[in-house]
Amino acid sequence: MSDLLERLRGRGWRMTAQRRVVAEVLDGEHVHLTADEVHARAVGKLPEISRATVYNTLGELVSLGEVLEVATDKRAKRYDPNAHQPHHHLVCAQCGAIRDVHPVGNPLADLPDSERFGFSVSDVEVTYRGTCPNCAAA
Amino acid sequence: MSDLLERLRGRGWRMTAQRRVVAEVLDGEHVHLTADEVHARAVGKLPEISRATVYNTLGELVSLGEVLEVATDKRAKRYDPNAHQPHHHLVCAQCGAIRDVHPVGNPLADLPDSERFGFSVSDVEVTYRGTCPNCAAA
DNA sequence: ATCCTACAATGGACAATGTCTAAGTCAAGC
DNA sequence: GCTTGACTTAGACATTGTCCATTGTAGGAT
Repeated sequence: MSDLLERLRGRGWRMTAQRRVVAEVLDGEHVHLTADEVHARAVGKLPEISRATVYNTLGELVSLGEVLEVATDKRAKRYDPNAHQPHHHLVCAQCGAIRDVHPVGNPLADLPDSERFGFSVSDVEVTYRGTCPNCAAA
Repeated sequence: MSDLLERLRGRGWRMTAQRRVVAEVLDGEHVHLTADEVHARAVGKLPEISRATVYNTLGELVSLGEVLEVATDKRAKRYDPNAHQPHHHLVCAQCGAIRDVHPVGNPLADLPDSERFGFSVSDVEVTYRGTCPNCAAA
């Protein structure tokens, strides 16, 4: 995590309390938070931090490739701090819980040229959906 | 089209002008429209249709499995009328254009039991990202 | 053909999420 | 310790989606 702060400083980031707090929140829990959840936790550490700043900072982290945006199906985007190890997601259709998963094989290779329509394909995101043990029990 | 309307009637749907219009809009263009885009086109055919009705109808079509919700990464969900042939999506990161694609292989089989965490996995959605020919040219 | 009634549509308020701006603040280099 | 431009703030605004009370109507019953 100081890793993260180091990398950011190296990229010319001005280090402010707000940015540090956002980075800490993301790094602290390896869950997938929405922007407003990040904001709520950030307020816990730095009460006067504003929502706009959290949104801005998250956007910057995403452009820098330090954090991934995940669009599962909920309304809000979620932010995934685990950006440096490729992985995919398993989502509970009922409660929305998200787990990181690592399927075997390379889905990118499964898309033949004839199905690429002239796109240069750079990335693939796989979302498995199902029911988690908790919801299945209920 | 009439296929769709037939199926819906068979399922006990009450056939109203509004529902017919929404079905027509979805069936008419095999693109992936947002709810508000569907509404806009529906208004063209039936000016007094309300936004709530379009949202309701889309929700019903989704529960019936006639239409798929697609969460690519834009803010709004998109609706995919091509629900009866399994397929995935190729999205242009710049302009947001979406194409249906058919990768080879079965990604569901690529998720080993050890990576399922007790979930019963029922579905998988694959989103390829890249740059479309138009945006690459620009 | 007309009536009934449950189901559907309406519109407008509300909620959730995200974006923008103008003005104030501060980190970091000098 | 200054200065400066990047950063933050608060809140207005925009977009997307949901809810509810009221009104309308499709389709079966008569």
